[in-house]
Amino acid sequence: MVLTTQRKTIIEELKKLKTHPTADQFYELLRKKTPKISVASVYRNLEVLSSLGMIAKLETSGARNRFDGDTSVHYHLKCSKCGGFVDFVPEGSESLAKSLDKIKGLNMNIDNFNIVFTGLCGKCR
Amino acid sequence: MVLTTQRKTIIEELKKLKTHPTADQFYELLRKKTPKISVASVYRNLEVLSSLGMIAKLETSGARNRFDGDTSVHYHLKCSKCGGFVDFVPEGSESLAKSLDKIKGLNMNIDNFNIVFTGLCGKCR
DNA sequence: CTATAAAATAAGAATCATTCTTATTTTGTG
DNA sequence: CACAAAATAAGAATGATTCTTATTTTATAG
Repeated sequence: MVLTTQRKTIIEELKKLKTHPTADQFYELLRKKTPKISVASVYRNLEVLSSLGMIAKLETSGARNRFDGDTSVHYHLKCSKCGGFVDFVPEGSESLAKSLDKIKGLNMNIDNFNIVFTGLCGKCR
Repeated sequence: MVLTTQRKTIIEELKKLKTHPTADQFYELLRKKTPKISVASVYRNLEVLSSLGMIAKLETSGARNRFDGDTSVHYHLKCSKCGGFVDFVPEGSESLAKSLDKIKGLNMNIDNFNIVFTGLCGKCR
């Protein structure tokens, strides 16, 4: 994997965002800054970079993958009203984090986990 | 919502499965038994039935929704090798269940949660 | 600093899943 | 049975993602 200028840009721009864009949303954003970028490159590079753990892929949105520059463990809330997808730290999540650590410790074969809560986001509440 | 013969068949056939098919996989399976069924009806009815809680929709499975006749709370494992998607009870999950109950109790606005582990399934291990 | 091979990219065509449209059929109810 | 509402079949339309191919960029050896 070559860390090309384009790939650096992708990582950089994704890390600036607090949202979790789908590949095509991110493409629309990127092309404003680098108009020559092709949609295929965005899809390809988001896959490449996430498979190497350099960005996070959220396989949790129903129909479409979303990408996140924040690779630390955190949870997401999918709003049942507006469909938005936001970072989310639920009340009481300390024990959840512990449980997940424990499970990871006990199970040799678990690489990762993905949790999405569904409910009302701040705006819709 | 009218519980038509077709919808009864859909629920019945889905409950027979231990897999968690995507809508189109399930359509392929169904049409073997009821060849006249249309793909749009399968998509529509899986949505209708899951929105009423009669079947489960797994919105955590990667790019595509999967459907599950088992509506009880349980977790899933996505195999990082073969891509399979199976029911999964991780070691140490008692504390996870408690944490999730606690979070649900504390947070008025959470309707649901969806957890998918990634790792090796039994066959690939 | 070239030459070369490998990797990455742009452009847009192709594919594939999902949704939409419309005419027809089924269902529930008087 | 007659009617209205709901559901369905069929396939067209849409929209996201992947594929193909020619070109460009990158890394490396000489």
